[in-house]
Amino acid sequence: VQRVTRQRAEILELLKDSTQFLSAQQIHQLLTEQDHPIALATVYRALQALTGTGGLDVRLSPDGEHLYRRCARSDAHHHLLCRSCGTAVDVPGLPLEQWVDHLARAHGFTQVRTTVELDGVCSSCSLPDR
Amino acid sequence: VQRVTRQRAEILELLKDSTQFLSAQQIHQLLTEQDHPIALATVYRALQALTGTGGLDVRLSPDGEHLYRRCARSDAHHHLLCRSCGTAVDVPGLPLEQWVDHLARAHGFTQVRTTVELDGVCSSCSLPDR
DNA sequence: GTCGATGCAAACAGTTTGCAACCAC
DNA sequence: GTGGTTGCAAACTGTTTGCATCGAC
Repeated sequence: VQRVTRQRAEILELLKDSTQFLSAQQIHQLLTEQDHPIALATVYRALQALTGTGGLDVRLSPDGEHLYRRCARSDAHHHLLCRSCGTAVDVPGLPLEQWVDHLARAHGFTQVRTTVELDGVCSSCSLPDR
Repeated sequence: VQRVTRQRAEILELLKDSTQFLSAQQIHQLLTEQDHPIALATVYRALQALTGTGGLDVRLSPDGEHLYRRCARSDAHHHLLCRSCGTAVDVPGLPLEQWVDHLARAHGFTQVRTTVELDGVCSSCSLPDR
């Protein structure tokens, strides 16, 4: 039975307002700066707990850091994210699934899971900056 | 100008014979066991250098470890790998690319890169073991 | 009051780096 | 001989854990 503590509420609150994926360390730093003191270990433990039960998505940064984002959607979907500003857009993965099914069958694989990482430059970031 | 040293040759040799992705630490351990002494730091440095220039693929394990595999193919393709034995199968990604293009355009993204992770259970691993 | 959650510090795992010795070209 | 490469040890980063204290229910 999980408890709702000040710290967990603040983590969720912070993640709710973000379109980006954040690392445990970033979350810790942001909360601390906003006068919401929390121990780094608590952030790690909370993220772990919340990833299991409640709507948190995890992904890995290119150098192996775990990044978290609030994402309640439970159906198959993926993210398209901007290399420049980090904004993440949810995209449905339907045609993808057909392709995966086909592949899996062709190679005799079962219980196939799909993880797609799409990153590019979003329209606002690709504008000439002035 | 990169040099061909005993250590680098042995790393490539080891990777050539593997269908699986291996971590730096695994490579170090395997080489050491086979009486091919090498420093762990050298493995890391070599993998970094070889990923840049020559045919090495990198991917991240679920807990953020870097895994390497020899993979000369330079055209767009992805891997379908077995959760049980770790065997990786190369698969072409053509229909995928169309879907990605479509998405990118719809959301105003440019220069989109695609990373797909497909994992399941391969036919030999899904047989009842006896 | 109970049991999960927190804080702190110490411990870990994976990876990187400074530097002198080394060796491929 | 020159400059990239190695080995070793020390440093770093991200993450986990033990334990006493705290607080949500």
